[in-house]
Amino acid sequence: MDAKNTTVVVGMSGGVDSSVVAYLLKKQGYNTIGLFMNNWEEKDDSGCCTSADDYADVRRVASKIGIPYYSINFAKEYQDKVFSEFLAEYKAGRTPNPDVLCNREIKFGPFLNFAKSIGADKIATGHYCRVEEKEGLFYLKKAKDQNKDQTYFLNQLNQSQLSMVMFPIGEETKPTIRKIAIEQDFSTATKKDSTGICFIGERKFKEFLKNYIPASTGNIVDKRTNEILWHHDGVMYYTLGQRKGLGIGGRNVGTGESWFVVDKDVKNNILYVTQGEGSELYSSACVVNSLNWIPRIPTEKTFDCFAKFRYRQLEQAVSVHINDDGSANVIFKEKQRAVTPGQYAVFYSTGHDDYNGYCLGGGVIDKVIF
RNA sequence: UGGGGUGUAGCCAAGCGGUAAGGCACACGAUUUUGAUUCGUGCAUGCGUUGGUUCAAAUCCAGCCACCCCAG
Repeated sequence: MDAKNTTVVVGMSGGVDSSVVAYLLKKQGYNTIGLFMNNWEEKDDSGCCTSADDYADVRRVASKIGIPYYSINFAKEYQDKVFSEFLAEYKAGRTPNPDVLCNREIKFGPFLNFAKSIGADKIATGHYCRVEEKEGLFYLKKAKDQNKDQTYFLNQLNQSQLSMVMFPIGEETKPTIRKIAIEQDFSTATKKDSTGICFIGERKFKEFLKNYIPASTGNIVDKRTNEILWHHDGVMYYTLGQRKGLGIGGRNVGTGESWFVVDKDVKNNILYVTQGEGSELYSSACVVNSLNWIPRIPTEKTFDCFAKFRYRQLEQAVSVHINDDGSANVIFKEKQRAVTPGQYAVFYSTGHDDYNGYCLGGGVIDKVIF
């Protein structure tokens, strides 16, 4: 690819990673354009509009590098394609992952289209992962920095989306990126990594959800004894495996260990818990739908691979069977803790000890089998 | 009313004369582009209350209060 004749639009968030991406591309000679997105127009918990600060950082960094930059607003698309689904899932008692959708529906949707419309040959983002082209197919490869690997969030990307993207920092490690940013004296160099839902940011989660999903008091019940232990303010505010926020204190029976959410009965508004790391927390298989396969549907209906059931979990050995309806049964070699409907099961060709593996795609966990 | 028992942080709970363990909950922080998990730190100048004994009392003694159980 001839860098000089290639226009790359970089999604700049105002963080270190995308700052360095823009810098590296420019340095390599690409015709580089920075594009900032503002997809959430509400103020944060402390009443600050963080996106304004982020855009200020984008301006500073882009100016320093010497590239043009723009800002665009996809708040409506975010609302329609990501946030509404997010709420619908929570209302159904599941635990969605909005950031996976955000990638598929926004960054690799309207953002990509807009980039094309202003002449982009490629887009680039600050994700820690790699894309590899072999025989006309695009593979999503794990990041070299295993600790930061973000392929989990990109499991829903299709071939046409992957064909358009560059991940310039996938071959680097986070410390290296920080070092480059410091050397270049970017205002983002020592900025804390952003967390929380992409574009929405860190929130007191339950309070945030309460703005959209009304509270509904119900009982917290011991799954083993059926005893009512305490009360909750809405089953949808809790997720499986959760410990914090239950408010169940000491009791004169039991082991004195913490209590964890193990089941939710949305219809009857009951939150089931057990004390300690009990077997109720560990499942042996799950059914996954909304599957996307990278680079294409596996030729074998049944195969062994590795999987993560949530971000930052180490890859686990599993056996996958693709059903005729397109869903898949995933059988765990070892029991897994708190596998939760609504989250994504993401497949990998290698375990956690080999970062030269590929993300094979993934789908939404629909049912969990104990 | 008589007899017995118990009163230690929001909840459990050690301590049994020597200057308040621990767990759960909670708060904050670290980690984290979901939600969680995990990790770290904090959390009773005071042990129902009032007196007494003692160099020293949550611990011993007495009165009072509250709650529980058994009798009536």
